[in-house]
Amino acid sequence: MKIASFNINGIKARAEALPRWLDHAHPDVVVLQEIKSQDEAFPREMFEDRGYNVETHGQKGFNGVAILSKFPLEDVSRGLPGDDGDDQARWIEATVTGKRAIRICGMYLPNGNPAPGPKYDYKLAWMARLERRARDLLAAEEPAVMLGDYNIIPQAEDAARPEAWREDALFRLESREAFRRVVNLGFTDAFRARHHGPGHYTFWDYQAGAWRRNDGIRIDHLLLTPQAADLLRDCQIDSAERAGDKPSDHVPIWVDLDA
DNA sequence: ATGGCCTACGTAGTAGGA
Repeated sequence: MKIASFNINGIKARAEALPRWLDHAHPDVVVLQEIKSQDEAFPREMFEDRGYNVETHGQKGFNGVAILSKFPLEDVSRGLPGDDGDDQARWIEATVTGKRAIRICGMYLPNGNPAPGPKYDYKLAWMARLERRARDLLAAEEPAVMLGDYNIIPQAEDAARPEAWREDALFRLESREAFRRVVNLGFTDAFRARHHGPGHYTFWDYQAGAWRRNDGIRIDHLLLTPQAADLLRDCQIDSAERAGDKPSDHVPIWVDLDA
């Protein structure tokens, strides 16, 4: 089962690039971030015509997440628990069943800039809620994948120019500590289980020729529970998508699970 | 050459992103 994450930076703007990638990569399950669309305006038919079931959690103008799946999407849940006053559309869950049932948790973690400040406080509070959800997923002792745009650069080797990000909300010590608190509960960073060393990125800024100069950062991640990690066969970043026509500033990242 | 973006909303110029 091929499970992917892709921050598309606007579903309307990606009406050509996203189907092109789907037809090339043939993922079974995709979590999308930054659909920047309300549920009613989401072009479901584009995906249903390709055999995907579609569940969205959108809002007007920005944010918004969705799940596409060739398997039925069961027990769908929208919103990260822990704050009923949070109306930002950043979290969606569902269960898909191939050979095994897999809980899919798709996220668009807050950016948090400028830091410090209220947006950074929101990011850290959101990550505290994420940790609580992560603990519950581990306690279930079932295969689960938390994947999406984490807006976290885990280590210096995950940025081409780490010194440029030192005080940024994506790389500040508190951000990395919060991410490691989640990972260290017992999750596997799927990409780092398969690849070592610097030079692996999932985001390149539109500005300043960042793609041409390979000035990237690795901020899209798939964290696996132990039961999911046991099924891991492969993990890859589809970086070639960044060179296509009208690309997102992020590229897809995926795992292949024996499920 | 030390360069300089993209999207939604809405129809001009902000807000937000990373």
